[in-house]
Amino acid sequence: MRTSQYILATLKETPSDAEIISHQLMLRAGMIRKLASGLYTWLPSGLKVLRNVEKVVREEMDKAGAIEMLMPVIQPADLWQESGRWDQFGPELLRISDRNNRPFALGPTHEEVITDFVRKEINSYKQLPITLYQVQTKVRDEVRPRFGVMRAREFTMKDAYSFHLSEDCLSATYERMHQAYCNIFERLGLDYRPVIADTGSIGGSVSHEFHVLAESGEDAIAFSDGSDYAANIEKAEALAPTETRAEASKTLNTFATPEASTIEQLKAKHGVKPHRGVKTIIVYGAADENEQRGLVALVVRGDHSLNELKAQAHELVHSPLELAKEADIIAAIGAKPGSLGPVGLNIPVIVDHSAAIMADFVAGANKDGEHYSGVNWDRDVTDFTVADIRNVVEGDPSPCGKGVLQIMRGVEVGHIFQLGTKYSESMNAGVLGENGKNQMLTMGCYGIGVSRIVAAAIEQNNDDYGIKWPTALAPFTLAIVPMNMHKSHRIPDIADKLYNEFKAAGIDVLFDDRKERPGVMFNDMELLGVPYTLVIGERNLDNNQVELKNRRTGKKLMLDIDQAVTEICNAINAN
RNA sequence: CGGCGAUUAGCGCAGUUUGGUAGCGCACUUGGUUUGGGUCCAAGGGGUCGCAGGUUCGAAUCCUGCAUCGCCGACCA
Repeated sequence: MRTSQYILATLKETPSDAEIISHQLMLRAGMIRKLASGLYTWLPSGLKVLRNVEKVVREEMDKAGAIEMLMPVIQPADLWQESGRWDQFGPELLRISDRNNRPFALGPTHEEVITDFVRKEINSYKQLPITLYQVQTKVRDEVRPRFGVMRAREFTMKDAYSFHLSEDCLSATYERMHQAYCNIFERLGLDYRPVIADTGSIGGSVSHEFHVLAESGEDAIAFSDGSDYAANIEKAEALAPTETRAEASKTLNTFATPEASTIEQLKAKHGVKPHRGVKTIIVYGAADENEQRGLVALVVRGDHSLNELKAQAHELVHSPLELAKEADIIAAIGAKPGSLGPVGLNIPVIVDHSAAIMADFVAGANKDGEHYSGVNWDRDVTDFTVADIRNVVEGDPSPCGKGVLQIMRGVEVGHIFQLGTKYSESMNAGVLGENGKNQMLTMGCYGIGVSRIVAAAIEQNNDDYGIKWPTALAPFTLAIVPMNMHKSHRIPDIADKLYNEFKAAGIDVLFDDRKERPGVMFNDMELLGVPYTLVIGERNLDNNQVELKNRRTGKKLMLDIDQAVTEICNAINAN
């Protein structure tokens, strides 16, 4: 490609609404432009990167035995009603009507459509197992789109679905897909981790997420420094402490805390160390037989944080977790949030393991502007249950028994699930088994955020000059940058000749034939992240040489013109 | 959904306090100049100042409403 016949669209200045580095660089490098919040146009070089991701994904999916197909974005509402998700999914499901006022959804995922397809087309156990996939546009009306294509309302996803007659068969395919995902992220040159994950709204039992490690990641992941254990923090178990509770040595006393309603303020104004106090969070309890929801108190150590998933999994707690409204708290307890504690409550109290071994601690007195010191379990609070309801913190022992936990941030780029029969049962998808009887299908599903990978890769590969693409992702492999070509008679011929030879050799080459000064061209090629740049200038031409620059290493190499194409092709293919 | 902020040329911004015919830099066009890391000079093109209403002789500027975009929060009491 010649830049004079291309849309490079690079920007010197960073558009003001781009917050994270990948978003800024994608705009500056001319990869994307925003159409509206969460909606992006992919420019030619952005699209090339997107296609590179798709190519690797397709190759590994095919290798894993999956078969590609394509389903519609627009999906009839009745399928979603059948699975129950028309009501469950909430406003993230973008709903539309056709001219006859029939309701449709713009697909955020395709479990319903694929299950409907399979129940119609797959009739016999002899056709199983089968794994089908597509690379397709998904629509999710995100509450808050942000970070460019990282969390967009319309995005490209690879989604695969597998169908089986047994859990064992599903597990085998699940493992195969797990391996295929590792291959994909490996080939894309990303620093990633598979982690144990929650199944969320998709449903099912076993699940793993694949995270690209990056500071800007929206998820926290915990992993052991002594084993392979890794989990999304929302799923990481906090082991019950081995130490026992100390004896009570202080009496229960109140002290005035008019200006302190948070752990931080207690520390700043009263010198209470966070790990010597507890925080008490009031949520709604599970509904009783009359659909009435009472209140439940959750107690964690002051320096710990509540884990929503763990809390709502508790039988006494309403799921999904919902904080009690202030008015309800005042009505039941007589104090506002900020002065709450477990002493003397007439609602169920669930205490985290770590809080349950504390002695002589500080807690709210359930009276505005007052706290207790010297609180002790059993003596001051008699009725409570103990459970794991907190998020793990760095240094906690790993649940696997080996090593301690480290915590890092990650961008979720893949998620695989063992769904079981959730969709096949609600949508009645079965096949005729060996025994001649109908048998329910067991399902797995496997997603990769294709467009998100592009942004995640930039988060991991950039410097002050711009993007440093891993070879598999680069929009062009090689840039030809001639020095002052328009003033020379030798350079145009040589540049042209090399350009054609690289093209013939199958190298994706970008020939910068603009009438620009060298600095402009260097800057653009570096911003765009082209892995190799071939510099052709009068200076080296006198020695019959050209210069090759490596974007990632910064190294420069002088090559004889006659051998340049061969040597560069070798270098590129060796990578 | 709550709080905060923004909206002026393709991009980045000033002008709004104190109302008086709309500016700067980059980009773009033309000519010249320069040429191995975002040259310099000159001349140009491009804006219903987010939208609607109001106040006023006169509104980018003041008032009201709306829209869009962004940030923070929406569990840590």
